[in-house]
Amino acid sequence: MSRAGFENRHDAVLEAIGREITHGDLAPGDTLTLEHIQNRFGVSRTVARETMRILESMGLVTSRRRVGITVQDAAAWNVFDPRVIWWRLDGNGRDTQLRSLTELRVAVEPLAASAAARNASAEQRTRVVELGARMRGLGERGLLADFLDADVAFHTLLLEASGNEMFAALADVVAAVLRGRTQLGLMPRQPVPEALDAHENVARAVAAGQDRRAEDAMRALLGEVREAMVPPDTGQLSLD
Amino acid sequence: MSRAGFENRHDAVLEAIGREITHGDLAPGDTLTLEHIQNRFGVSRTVARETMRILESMGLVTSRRRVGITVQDAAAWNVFDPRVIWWRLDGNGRDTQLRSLTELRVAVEPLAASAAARNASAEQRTRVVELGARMRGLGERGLLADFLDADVAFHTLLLEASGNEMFAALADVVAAVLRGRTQLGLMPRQPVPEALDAHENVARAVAAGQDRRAEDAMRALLGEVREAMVPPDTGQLSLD
DNA sequence: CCCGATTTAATGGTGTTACCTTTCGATTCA
DNA sequence: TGAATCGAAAGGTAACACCATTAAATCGGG
Repeated sequence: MSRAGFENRHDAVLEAIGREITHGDLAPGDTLTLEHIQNRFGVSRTVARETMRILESMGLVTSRRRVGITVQDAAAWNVFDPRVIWWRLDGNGRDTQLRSLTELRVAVEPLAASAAARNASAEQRTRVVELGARMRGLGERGLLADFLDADVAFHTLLLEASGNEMFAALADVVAAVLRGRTQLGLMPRQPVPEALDAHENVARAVAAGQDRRAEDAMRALLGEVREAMVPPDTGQLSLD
Repeated sequence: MSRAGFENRHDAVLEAIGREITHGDLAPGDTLTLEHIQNRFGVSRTVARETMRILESMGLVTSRRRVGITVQDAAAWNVFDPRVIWWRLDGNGRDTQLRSLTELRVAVEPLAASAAARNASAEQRTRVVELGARMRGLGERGLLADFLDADVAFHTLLLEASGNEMFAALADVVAAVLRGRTQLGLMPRQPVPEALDAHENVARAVAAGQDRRAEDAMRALLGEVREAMVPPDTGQLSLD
């Protein structure tokens, strides 16, 4: 019955302050006190303290005696912490976060595809081909919502099949980027044929265990993102 | 005066339990209770609770009423959390962690070099060339300790100069891999000339702002890690 | 009278204890 | 088999002593 995701008091406070810091509403050097937080959110000192400890462990604040809780500079943040990523993705940090994540995708996904070609299970190999075909079908029929789901599943599968748990840990984030990009209208209304081909190329290479080809195909799929990332003016960038 | 790093009670408990989980001494599904922790470490309930909150925020445990604190499966861990990485790097997880990180380096560093060629400041450009030259001097004279320091500085600089804060956040980890690898005797006693050339190639490309060349040079520098990662038998892999 | 050094006092996190509430697995009983 | 009950353990509140830190106040020497 509680508001989505805010199971306990901590989450509410954490969410609020985490957002404020990552969105820049609280600037580095600003200080809070536990009492401040208690009053503002109507929570006990215990809750305030435990929340601060979590924020501290994410690198968003430091806590010192007599001085209070100090907001840290962005350089100290655990920028790979999923919550930090989410917060930055829907606040002021969105722009740099999207750029960073896209660049990270360009770095990681080709290697993940390569690793998947070596390490994927039999089921994963058949599934990746299925998903490639499914994307073609949905894409050609213009069923964008379903197409997006398949796209997310495709990239998630490869990251997980890579056998590298650090790659796999990026799956949720990549999904968020794909979805967020569509929401923002950065995608063409109908997937371009090249994108469909590219996905099927990757799928075939992975299924066949050809790691080098899978890597190259994924790199082709991600396209010339270097140029695409600078000007978001043309509606034709299809860098999934 | 306190023992390195264990400033407060939390850190001691966190360190101990975090290690036990990431090292596999505590298996997924195992449960603890706060009382258990209080007794074992002689700390108050508050400290036990706050420590658990941090572990929970790292995905290492979940806490449920009536059931206690349950150790999570590795799939739920925040594998990018620096502390999780450190712990895995000096325990049972070392092997998979080193492989994962090396694969991550191969993915990220070429793109970081490319980005650095585009975004580095004037000072950073001159410094990267200096470091390349310094590595040659030290390498040829066989001053391994200093060479390693310069090597770490070189890779750190590029990651930071990339302008991508997620790349920059990996600097400490890359440094740990470089140092750890040397400690483990995985490096040749004298840097091979190819490695020295490779570093200077990267440095020159970055300094000249040639992103494509910097990317390729870094990829060459990292070498054919795919093969090198499988058998650690030959002492000749120089994949920095 | 001014400035640096030393003492003092206020502040706010650290750590502890005690207590009540809520949840939910397990036991019991129909 | 299923429903009512019990109780273990976390969730949450409150009040405390403690102590590191900082800033103000005081003091002393030039």
